[in-house]
Amino acid sequence: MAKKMSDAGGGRSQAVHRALKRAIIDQALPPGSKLPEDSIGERLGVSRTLVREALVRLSQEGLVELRPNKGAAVARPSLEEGRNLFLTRMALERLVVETLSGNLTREQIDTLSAHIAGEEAARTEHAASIRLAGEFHTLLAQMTNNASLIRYVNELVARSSLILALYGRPHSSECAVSEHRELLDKLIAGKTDEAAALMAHHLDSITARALLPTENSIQDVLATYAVAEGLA
Amino acid sequence: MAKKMSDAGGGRSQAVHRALKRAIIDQALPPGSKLPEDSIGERLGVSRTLVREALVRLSQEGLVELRPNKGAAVARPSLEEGRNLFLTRMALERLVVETLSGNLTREQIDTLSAHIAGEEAARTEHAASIRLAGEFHTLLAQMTNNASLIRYVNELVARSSLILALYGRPHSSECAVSEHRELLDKLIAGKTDEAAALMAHHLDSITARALLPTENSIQDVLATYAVAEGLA
DNA sequence: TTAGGCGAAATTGCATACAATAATAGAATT
DNA sequence: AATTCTATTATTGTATGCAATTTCGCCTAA
Repeated sequence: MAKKMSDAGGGRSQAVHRALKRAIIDQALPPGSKLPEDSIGERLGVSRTLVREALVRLSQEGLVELRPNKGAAVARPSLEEGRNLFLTRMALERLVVETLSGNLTREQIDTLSAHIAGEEAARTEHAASIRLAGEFHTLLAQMTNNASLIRYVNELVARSSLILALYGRPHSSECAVSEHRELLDKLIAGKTDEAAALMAHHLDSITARALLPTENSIQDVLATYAVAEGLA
Repeated sequence: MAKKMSDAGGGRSQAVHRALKRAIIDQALPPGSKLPEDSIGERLGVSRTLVREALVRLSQEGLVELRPNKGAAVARPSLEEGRNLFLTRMALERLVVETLSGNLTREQIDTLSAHIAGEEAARTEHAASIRLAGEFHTLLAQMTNNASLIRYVNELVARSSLILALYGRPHSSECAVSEHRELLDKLIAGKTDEAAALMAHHLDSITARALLPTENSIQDVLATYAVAEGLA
């Protein structure tokens, strides 16, 4: 009766897609990494065809850039793309919060609560900590039962990890957990506006910590040294 | 000097993608249409490989469904998917409005105004009228210069045409044009809240006209005839 | 030493071939 | 006549092959 033990879920192309996506989100493949079709295929035991398909999907999700004739690479969103992304995220997650506020089932509350506990537990492990923080948001989205909303929030959360990788500070995820707990409380209590405000603040604080204080253009970097050397 | 006259923009796969997308949005390929790789490739003069790539992209955009081993078909969103889709659209287009309100340049105003004029002119032509109405929204999104926002609004607008095709009434797009003009006025005047409210009303009226009063289950259809025949 | 160019190797773009799965039609049985 | 079974055909899943393009190392020339 057992059909195919290997490759959980859909076709094998999807498996490749998931593998790459995971690797990117975990920052095992940092932004900018080249993604040659045949080495990936060789490593994963599939042909270039399937890798290609996965890369197309990933590019549609904004996780990889597909430069014609020059191969695929993990995307390197600009600072402004990052800011815009969080703006869009805000708009969508506000809808999530509004949809969920006061409508959480006992079961959903338990799931979320357990997840937050997991976040607290993993506070020290940097990689897992980031992934779990993102998963909290996708979990919330999932509970809206709104397919397009789910898809977009998932995409944006995934891409956020790219932004964080590029422009985030080393240890920027500490206070996030407590904010998640607070948010859950507001949602349970059905205090929609407060929940939305909290979510806004939450995302804002992430962007503020991550995006603003970064000096990453050559100009800015040089500026620092220029000042140090008294060069105007 | 001339490189390649044919296929405007990116690779040929993109061309296939655009062709199919256009055909779907114009309802030349109505929801549910089978999309065999061979025949499409033959018709467009490319191999299955490229068609496949385009179909993957389209499936990511929610315009086609990719049933494993059973081929691709133009998506047939359910009524509930439709409602959720418009909810999501609302959240994003509110962001569009908030971003644009009071910040339109003279040039942008002219572009939008001209577009609305075009909509008025094409009022009689059903197909063009629907497409133009959608393009107004994507035009607005475009002006935000927010890449993710643009991408998602484009996707949702495209999918909306599927919803309209499935559940819309024959002539449901009449009042839309005047609402577009009103919206533009509010945006110019910088009356953000009023503009947002107008956008909300605008999308609401579309969904209300399109989604709610549809009799599409066999039960409902039969109910009509039952009443006509005095069959309770 | 640096810049430029040339050729080999690597990599992508695309088509095609073959295997696997599903759809279909026709025959045989009831 | 209806139905199930089977053989045939159509279509998808995946790998591979070839041409085109890029990348890289190496060599030459200033």
